[in-house]
Amino acid sequence: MSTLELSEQEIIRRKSLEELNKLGINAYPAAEFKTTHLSTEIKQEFDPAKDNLKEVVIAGRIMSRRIMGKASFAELKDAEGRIQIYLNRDDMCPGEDKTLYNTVFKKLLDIGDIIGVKGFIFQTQMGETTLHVQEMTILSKSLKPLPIVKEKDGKVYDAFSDPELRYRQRYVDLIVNEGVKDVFIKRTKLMNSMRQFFNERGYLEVETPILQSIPGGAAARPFITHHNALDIPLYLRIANELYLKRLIVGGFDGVYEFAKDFRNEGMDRTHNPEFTVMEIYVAYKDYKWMMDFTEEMVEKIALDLHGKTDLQVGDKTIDFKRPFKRISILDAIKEHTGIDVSGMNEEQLRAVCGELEIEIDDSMGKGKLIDEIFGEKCEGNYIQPTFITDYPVEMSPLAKRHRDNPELTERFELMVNGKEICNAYSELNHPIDQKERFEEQMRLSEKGDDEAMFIDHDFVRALEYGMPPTSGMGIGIDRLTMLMTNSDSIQDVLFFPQMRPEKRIVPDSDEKFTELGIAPEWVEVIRKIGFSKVDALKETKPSKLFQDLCGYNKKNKLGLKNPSQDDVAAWLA
RNA sequence: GACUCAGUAGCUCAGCUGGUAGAGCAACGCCCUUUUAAGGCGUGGGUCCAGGGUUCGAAUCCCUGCUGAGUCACCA
Repeated sequence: MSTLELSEQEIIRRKSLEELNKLGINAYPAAEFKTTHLSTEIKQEFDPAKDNLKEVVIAGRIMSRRIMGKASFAELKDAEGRIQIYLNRDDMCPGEDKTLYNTVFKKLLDIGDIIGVKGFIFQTQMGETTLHVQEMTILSKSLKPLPIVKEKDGKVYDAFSDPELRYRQRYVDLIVNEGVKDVFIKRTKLMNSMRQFFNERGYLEVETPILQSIPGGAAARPFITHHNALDIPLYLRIANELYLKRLIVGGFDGVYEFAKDFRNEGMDRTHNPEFTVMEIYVAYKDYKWMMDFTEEMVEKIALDLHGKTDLQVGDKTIDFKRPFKRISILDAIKEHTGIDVSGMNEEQLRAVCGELEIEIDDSMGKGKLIDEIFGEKCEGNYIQPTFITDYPVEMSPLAKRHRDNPELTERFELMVNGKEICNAYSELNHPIDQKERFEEQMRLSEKGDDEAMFIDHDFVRALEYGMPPTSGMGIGIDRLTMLMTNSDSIQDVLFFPQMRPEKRIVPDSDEKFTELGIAPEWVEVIRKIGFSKVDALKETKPSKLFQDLCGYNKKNKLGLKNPSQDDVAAWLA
């Protein structure tokens, strides 16, 4: 590794690592390091009046250092939080040899290094619970400097805030930015809360195929891949709905799955190409039952995560206390536009869209038009949790027709903060109706609606054997997590949101450069001025390269003997 | 896919109508035994995202590209 490519601080840290080696200290020891406490446990258990906690071992990452001659303070961060440690030269090094403190701690350790310490707990004059170090072990040396984030009275200074760096190097984000970890802990708690809710009721967590030969259950552009042995195309699933319903046909009364789904569509604040959905199907229930069930579940999640139901989300307070408001989509449209669209035909709906200045196109049928009106004029108004019910049949090919109106379906979506987070039906179990609805989707697809669905004949066959009346519900885990953690971007609730890959140029070896006749001392300079590849170098003009090399030599006072212009021309020949 | 904004030291950011790059933190050296955004004195550190153009001269102006963010389009 060429040192010219490393920053000054990285070079210094590599030298410190060598120095540790010379002192016989392995900066990456193999042995288990047994700790007795976590930082939070110490803060809870320590009682200055009792003067307890005399033998404590903790491990963590050095986050700050305040060196004051023969004594120092540092902050260690472990999995649970931060705790201050106090290092005193003569306590750490009782004998003549003060190397461990003077050299190892003060000179060779850095912010970011992981150490283990043993000592006793005390309280400083400032009232800070602190571990007084008697023994110190290096557990891992950090070779790259961490961003330094400081904080006083809740105000954060020099936050590590570049979103690109935060998402690409999430590990750094997690180390230095307080609160990031908590979002992800809440995400897991949310899923555990749901699991518990389902398991208590006897529903079975299952796994269904991610690689599917027909990407069914939703309408979206899939990612496509290829299976070599079978020599067939396969798709990453866009939904798991049809597989879960096959299991209901097979005789399970309640099945659920936390599913990673994949859609090959645009990315924005609420869309990532891979995302997580929880879907649950329960036999002998209808969508009204499912509304009660969903309500109870969402309320429980809020309580499990926050101990209360009213949460601050952005500048709004959202209350997840049941019951949630329920309104049919047609009533919602009436409420927000004053227009009653029930019973209207396609032509009349088009006229309404014109009146409301909603953009539409020829491929849209009745259902889609109603959906557009709702999306444009109503959706954003539902801040508090609201069930929107009874969607038109055209936009719900997997939902059962409404018991009172065959134009509508028994379907609901849960709207919170103006966004859909959940979608549920009384599932269509009439095999002939289902087949016809799929065929209708095909016609829409031929009409140009690229959201229409593929037909899954095996699924229809399963329905032909008979599926009990069933209600199903799907809920977007990422979006629910956003609500429950007050995050305004999906990227903040995914550890590793999708990014364009970094370009990594592998530099050519020294030999490839010296083979051209270039003197070894100039190779690093050539790299530094931007040529890591011999091929790129050969493209450049000798005169420009000559000037750049001499200029760099002079500017950086390298003191190298400049090559002649002829030398440079010979290298590139 | 369209538009807008951004990219300067390890991090956060200044840098005016073009004139050889600045601060704080971090780093390095020295001082300091209960500090906490520790403090004091001193020092080093930059292909100013990349490539072209205009100019005597470009971090700065123009064009192209790369990366990211935002808005829209798309999105059961």
